[in-house]
Amino acid sequence: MSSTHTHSKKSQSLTKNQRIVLDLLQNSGEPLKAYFILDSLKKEGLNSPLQVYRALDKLVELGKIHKIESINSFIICNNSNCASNTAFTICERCGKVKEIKNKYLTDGVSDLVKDNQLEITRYNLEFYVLCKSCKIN
Amino acid sequence: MSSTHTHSKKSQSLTKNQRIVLDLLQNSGEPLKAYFILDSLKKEGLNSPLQVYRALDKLVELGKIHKIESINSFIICNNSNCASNTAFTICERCGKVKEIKNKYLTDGVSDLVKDNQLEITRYNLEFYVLCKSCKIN
DNA sequence: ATTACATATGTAATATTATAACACTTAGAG
DNA sequence: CTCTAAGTGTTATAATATTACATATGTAAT
Ligand SMILES: [Zn+2]
Ligand SMILES: [Zn+2]
Ligand SMILES: [Zn+2]
Ligand SMILES: [Zn+2]
Repeated sequence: MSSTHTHSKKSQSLTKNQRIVLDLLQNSGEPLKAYFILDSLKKEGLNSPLQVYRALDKLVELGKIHKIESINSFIICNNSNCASNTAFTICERCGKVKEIKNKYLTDGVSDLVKDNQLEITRYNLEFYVLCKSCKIN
Repeated sequence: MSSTHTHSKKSQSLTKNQRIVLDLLQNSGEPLKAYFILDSLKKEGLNSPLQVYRALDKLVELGKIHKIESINSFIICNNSNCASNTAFTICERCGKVKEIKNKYLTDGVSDLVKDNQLEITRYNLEFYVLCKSCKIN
């Protein structure tokens, strides 16, 4: 090994708390609430709400997760790069959330914004739907 | 006057609590928080959070006001009929909120939704901007 | 290695936002 | 009038989020 430890990639420089919160959201795939995260990670050493909220804030800032405001929950980012523009479907019946990947839709919205000269820095789109399993029942 | 008292128009059938909450939001024009509304209407006889939340819930249901989830606030509906589809700009610096009236934008989004066969029941669009006064300073 | 700085941590206390439970009242339909 | 749905008033409590402050850690320059 050379003397320069080049493996300290910036993208991997999450702290312990940030890492365990991110891992939980990653493994879950669903939106999780802050206090649920806290309960789930008690055994990993998280003791207070603030530890969770600080990790969540940072991860949102880094674009690795998103907050879904209408349900006070956080979800892993499903796209490679949202540039802090987000779009979700939310089932009105069961609350299930999915990040929208449809590039045509998001590009279309971006175009509309440009056409209207709205000087928007970012957007959050929440589409309410009836999900497949709720439609059946 | 005929014996049928037809002046009990459904659209005016708000209860006292619903009416005073709606009036406050109407007069303000800004997004207000539930507990601010409570404080403001103490003198009108509102004593508990529930009285406010119940009135707000009903007014949202009637489409007369909207909730802006990301700031836990409520604002009077600025349009004649949103059909529960909403779109707002939110200033990232000062938090100022405006309901978007731009029909081209909202219709455009509706078209995108149709084109993508997304079967959406309603949507909420939050566009983050830098408002005029914040841009100057 | 020492310093300086920015960032993160741990902890307790507290603030803010929202709902549950229950007894009672009112308005409108038939 | 009687019945019912909706609304009210009140107390207590749950759920979500932040303030404050002392301590620790990572990074880079000296
Ligand atoms: Zn994303
Ligand atoms: Zn569903
Ligand atoms: Zn509206
Ligand atoms: Zn502003």
